[in-house]
Amino acid sequence: MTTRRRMPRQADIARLAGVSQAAVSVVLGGNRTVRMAESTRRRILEVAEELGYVPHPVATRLARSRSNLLGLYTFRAAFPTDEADAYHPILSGVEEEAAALGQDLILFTGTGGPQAAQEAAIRRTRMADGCLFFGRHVPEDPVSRLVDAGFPLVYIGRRPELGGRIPFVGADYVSASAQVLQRLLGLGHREIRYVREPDVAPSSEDRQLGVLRAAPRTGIVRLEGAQLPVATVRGWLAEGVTAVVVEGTDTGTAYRSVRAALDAAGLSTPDDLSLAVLGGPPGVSGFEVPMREMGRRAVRLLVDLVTAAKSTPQQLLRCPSVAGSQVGPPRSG
Amino acid sequence: MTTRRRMPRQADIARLAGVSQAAVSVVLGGNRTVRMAESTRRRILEVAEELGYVPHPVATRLARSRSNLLGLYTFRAAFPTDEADAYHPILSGVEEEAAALGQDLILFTGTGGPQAAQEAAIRRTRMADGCLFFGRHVPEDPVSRLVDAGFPLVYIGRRPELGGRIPFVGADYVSASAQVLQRLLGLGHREIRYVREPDVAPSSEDRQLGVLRAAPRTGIVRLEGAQLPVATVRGWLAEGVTAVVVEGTDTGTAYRSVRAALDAAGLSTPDDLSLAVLGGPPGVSGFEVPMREMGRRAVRLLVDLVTAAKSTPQQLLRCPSVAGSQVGPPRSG
DNA sequence: TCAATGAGCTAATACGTATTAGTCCGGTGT
DNA sequence: ACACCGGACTAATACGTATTAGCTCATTGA
Repeated sequence: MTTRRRMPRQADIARLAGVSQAAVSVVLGGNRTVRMAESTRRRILEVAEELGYVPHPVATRLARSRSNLLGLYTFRAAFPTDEADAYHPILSGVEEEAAALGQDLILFTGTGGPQAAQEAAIRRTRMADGCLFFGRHVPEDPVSRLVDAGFPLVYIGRRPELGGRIPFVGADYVSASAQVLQRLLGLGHREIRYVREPDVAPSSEDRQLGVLRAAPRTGIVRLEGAQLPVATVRGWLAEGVTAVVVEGTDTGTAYRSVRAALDAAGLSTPDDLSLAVLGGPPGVSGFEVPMREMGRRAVRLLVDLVTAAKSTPQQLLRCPSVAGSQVGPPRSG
Repeated sequence: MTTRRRMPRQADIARLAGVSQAAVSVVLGGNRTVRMAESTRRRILEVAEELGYVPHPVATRLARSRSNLLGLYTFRAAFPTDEADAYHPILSGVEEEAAALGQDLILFTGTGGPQAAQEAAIRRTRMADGCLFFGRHVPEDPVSRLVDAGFPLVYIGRRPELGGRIPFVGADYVSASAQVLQRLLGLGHREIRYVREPDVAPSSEDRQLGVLRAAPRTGIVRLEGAQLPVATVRGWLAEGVTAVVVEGTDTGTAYRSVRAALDAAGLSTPDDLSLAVLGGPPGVSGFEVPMREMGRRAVRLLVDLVTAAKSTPQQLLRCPSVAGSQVGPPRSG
């Protein structure tokens, strides 16, 4: 094996070209404010080429306080074992936009592990110029530390925590949900139920808010566990319910459990009941979450923050509505 | 917005604790070779805690020449738009093992782009302690530069290029393929065909080698385009062929085209013909490529290289064989 | 002839941490 | 009284690059 040679540095070039290290830095760094004779510039470039010089990214980063490295903190595996990964499109968008903006990505590992490992990973975050966060929770303590220190970070998903100081790119679930309900009302539905997941997260609250804003009389059904009892579905029919709206999440549990219960009750959509999902799989009636676009926008926002340190912006993206085939006029309508 | 405060550094702690920066480094770095009074140590730790000190990873890296950062160079998007990603298990294994070994990952973007962008990304590779490469091609020039400089890198997949100087973790396609053919011979098959993809890559050659080693009389069929003519399949029957072996790749094109042709010819497996895939989707007769394990092993090897700079090791992993249901005794056997 | 100018370059320093070779000091042994 | 030792710490330097202030020298203008 070839002996492990040291990579050449600017000082090596300087020696061979008979100039100072600073001169090398100026020329190779493309610094136009310092004037250099064309001959010197060429000599330096030649020697650099000859030695196969490549700037040491870490040193550059230390000197410049900029590395074109964005962190990615996922609170779980970025490449989960489970093939079907609902968040994949977000990451795909992140990667795409990062490439377009000339940024590389640091994937912090251990973000899905025990508390201590998570916090350690959050600290390492500072290795990058800024960091994308990505998950339902906000570990307030370490994150507020970062925010306080002015470290650029962007959450994917709306984050009201820390007094609204967290920059984020989220989806406008309120409007999108309201729109779905308006459509149902427009079709003549009056007795409607909204089935939501049991846990509390901004995204859940936003949907419910939108639902009630458009149709205040909607009955809220909170799922307990992964199963929806068939009795509940039968009850709906008895109460004259004609449409059901379901919270869509990454796992899609709510949607699946409702579908299962409907099937078990022998009901078909949209004939017996209209069914809409708030942020569901593509093609299903309701609306889609613009995941890919969220990823892209988050990267753009983060780069903005890194370069300009603007005041904390918080963006909500429109969710395109999906007609689908599971929504129709009410039965007795 | 909070004004952007500077993060505290060791010098700040030193001032407040009335010691030198070196003392702070010693205590916080857990350096046990330099003795420190217990009282001093505690004072430093207290001040550090109070200021919320977090070591600056870039500076640490520069000083230590070690950052616990591994590069990941994919020659394509790491999060491809296409949901069905055959390489996903490899990346999953990489992430898992990296987490276990306390390594973060740098995803170099633009690796799927134009030549120039690719080479630039290869250069940036040096930002990490070492780098995983991952793809069918080897851009010899930039890669040999890295190898020559002693930069630790590991390819995923066997790489005979550069005079065998590239460390890699591959799969032992030769043995696995031979084993599949032996099984067929054992069942009584004598007239066998091997359908391979048109391009040349070590992984293709290895399979063919294994096939011919076990059953030298096997006929080689090289796919042209994505379709296998039904006539070819009919021809096999006429020639007394009883088993077909297909090269399995990430895209699975060969397998699908053979299946399509068999279906079109109205043939069923294994009644009319036995069908084995060399590295196919899970459950199909033939063998599986231990993708996840390859990812894990590659990380381990890379970390070994980073820490010890051993001589270039090249590992081949066993491919577990899969019985499946598409292989049986020959029809007239 | 001398100050002013500007081109072309370098010395010095910063970035934040790790490490090595000491220094200083009080105690011990003779 | 002096060498010696070990404990506790620090000064200095390295890591590799970027930046800024300032130096030198030749040319220009009066």
